Amino acid sequence: MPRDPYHSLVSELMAQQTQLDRVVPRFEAFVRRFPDFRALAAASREDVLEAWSGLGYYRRARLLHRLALEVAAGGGELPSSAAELERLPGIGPYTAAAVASMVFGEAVPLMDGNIARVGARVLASADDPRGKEGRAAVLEWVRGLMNGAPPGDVNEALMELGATVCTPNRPDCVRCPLTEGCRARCEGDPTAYPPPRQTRAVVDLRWLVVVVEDPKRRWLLRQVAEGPILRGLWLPPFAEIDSGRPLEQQALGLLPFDVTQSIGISKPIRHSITHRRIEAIPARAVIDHPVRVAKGWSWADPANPRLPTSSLLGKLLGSVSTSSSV
DNA sequence: AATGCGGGGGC
DNA sequence: GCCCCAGCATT
Repeated sequence: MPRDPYHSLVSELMAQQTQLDRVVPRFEAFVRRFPDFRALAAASREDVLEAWSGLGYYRRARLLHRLALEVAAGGGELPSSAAELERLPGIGPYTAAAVASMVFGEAVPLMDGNIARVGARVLASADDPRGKEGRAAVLEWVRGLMNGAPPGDVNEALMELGATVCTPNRPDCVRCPLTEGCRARCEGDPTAYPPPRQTRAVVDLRWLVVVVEDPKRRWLLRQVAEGPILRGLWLPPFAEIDSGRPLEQQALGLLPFDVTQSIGISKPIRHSITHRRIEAIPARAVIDHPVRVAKGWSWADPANPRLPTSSLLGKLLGSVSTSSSV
C-alpha cells in the first residue's frame, strides 16, 4: 500500500468494506484525477462522487471531500498520530491506525474484519471480536506482535494473512505461520471462531414506487420523512402495497396533484437494505405540463438529482428506461 | 450496542 | 441464494 499520506488515506477510505481487488483500479483513476489534497479540495462534490461511482457507500466520498477541505484549509498537511487522524471526517479507529502505522510508523494496532477473524482463532476467545472485550483482546494481541517489527508491517501482514490464508470458510492452516500458537487450530476447528453473527430474520416488503416524469424529463421526488430507513433521502413517492386495491389507484393516492394521464406498471425491481428484501414495483406516468410542488417535494433529473438519494433511484432509472411496461 | 449504508465476488 | 468484505456515523 502507498506510503504517501494522501494516497494512503484515499486507498484506506476506498478499502472500507470493499475488497482490495476492486479498490486498486478505482484508486489509480481517482488519484490521477485528484493528485493531492488541494486538487481534491478544489473539486466539486459532484465530481468527487462521479469518480467514486460504482464503489458504493457514497458517504465515504462526501466525507473524504470534507476532509480534503479541512486539510487544505489547515495548510495541506495530514496530522501524523492516530488520535488526531481519528478526529477527521470519515476516519474511524481502523483508518486512523492504518495511516498512522503504515505512513508514520506509530505503534498502534488495528482490527479489520480479517484481523478480527485471525485474532479470534489464535486466541480461541469466547468473546466476539466485534464486541468490547473481544476487540480489546485482539488489539492487545496485535500490539504484542509489534516487538521490534515495524508496526505498519505487522498490521498489514495480519490483514493479508486473513485475506489469503486464514479465510472464513476454508483456512489453510498448513500454510499459516501462526499455526503453532493457534488455540483454535489446537481445538480442531478454526472455523468455530469468531462466533457467527446473529442473523436477523429477513423481512420481505413490496413497495409501489410512482415515477412521474415532466416535460423536462425530470422526476418527481419526495424527501423520506419518517421510518427507520432512507430517512432524509429523496426518492419517488412510494408506499407499501395494499394488495386489496388496484395499483393504479394507490399510485394516484401517493401524488400531491391530480394526474389524468394513464399509469403504466413496470417490471419489479429488487433492492436490499440490511435485513429487508424489497420488491419495488414502478408505476409510471408522463405528464405534459410542469407542476409546482410544495416543500418536501422536488423535481430532479433522475440521472443527476443533486439531492441525497439512494441507489434505488438509479435502479429505477435503469429499469424504467429500458423495460417496457407490463 | 444496533442499525444503515452499495456493490461485487465466492461458494 | 447467502455471506463477506483492509468500517464509519448516528442513534
